[in-house]
Amino acid sequence: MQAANKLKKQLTAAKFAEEVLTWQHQHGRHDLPWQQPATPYRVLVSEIMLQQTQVSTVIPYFQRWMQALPTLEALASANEDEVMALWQGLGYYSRARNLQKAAHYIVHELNGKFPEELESIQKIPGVGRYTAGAIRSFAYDTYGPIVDGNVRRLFCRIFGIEGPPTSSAVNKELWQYAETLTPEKNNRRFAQGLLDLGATLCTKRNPSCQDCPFASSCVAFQEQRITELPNPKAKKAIPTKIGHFLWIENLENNSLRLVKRPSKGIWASLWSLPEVSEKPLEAELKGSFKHVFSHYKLEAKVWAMTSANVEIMNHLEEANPEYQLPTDAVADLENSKTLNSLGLPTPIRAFIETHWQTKAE
DNA sequence: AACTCGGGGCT
DNA sequence: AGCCCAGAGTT
Repeated sequence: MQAANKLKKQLTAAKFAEEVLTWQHQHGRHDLPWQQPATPYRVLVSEIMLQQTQVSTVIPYFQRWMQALPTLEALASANEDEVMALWQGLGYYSRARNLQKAAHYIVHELNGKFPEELESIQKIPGVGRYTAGAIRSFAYDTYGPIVDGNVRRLFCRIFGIEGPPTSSAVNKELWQYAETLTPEKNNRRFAQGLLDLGATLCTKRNPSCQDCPFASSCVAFQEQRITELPNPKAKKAIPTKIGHFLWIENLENNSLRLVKRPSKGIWASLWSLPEVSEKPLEAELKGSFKHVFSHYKLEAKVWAMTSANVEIMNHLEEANPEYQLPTDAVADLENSKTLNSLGLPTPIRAFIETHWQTKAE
């Protein structure tokens, strides 16, 4: 293939793997929490958490998760609110829901037997091509090609791959390189080496090319095009949306109304202040906040509802029938334990904590 | 191929 | 303020 031909001019696949393995042994990361022990469950949880999330952010979440849900069976039988609470603050909450789906799938449909083949691993909910390869490599130490942001940057520079870095053409070429270069042995260390090279040496800015084992053959380094490879992404403007949330206090028992959001869409399956499509008629502004998502900015207004709560909630249910409004959808904020047992979006939680403190004084 | 999913860290 | 991060699922 094209990848193999380009490769031959520079270095063979065997030589490439040998360099990665040697470098990883001497300079790679060996103390990440999910490396010891690298069981399939621990690798699965860590890889899902690490999707689009930095290592330093994941570590405390991973530790807390393993403390609470140490096995696949524990996750499968856990309460969804507990799962979402453990995930709260990590973002991309469908990952948490998929992770529990994955546990259900393996425990109940695969008889608790974690799959071992690349194709069967990729059938796990939330597991794509990258994560399947990572599980093969890290959990079983078997052949499992990986292409993530680190590998993309590393390969685009070493082999001088041009084009939009996430386009299908570049993506296809990157996976061809990965399949060609991945060895049949020492896959755990090889995969870790690729990630470590990208994360600690071949960084986005100011890469340490003087310490790189591939400096002599790296297209980007030899041609001094480090800042041009991979090609920068085309940036797109993101829209701003207005959101309306309700602040409904029950003064009799000092509680605040929360609702569980739908299982699809933004903040799926998390608890939140009730959201409505338009500003309520009789309400005064309790406060506002802004929040930035990947694909839009949210300008949120929180409206205080002071009376006729029953009517308001009936109206809310009619307007948003997809919202669950069970009788337990009330958090008594005199007891912060109740709040901490539920998963709430970060800005919603921050707003509640701020305004509840103010009131208590 | 484009869009939808968060939130934090870093410059 | 902008960009990136051990991506996957949906349309």
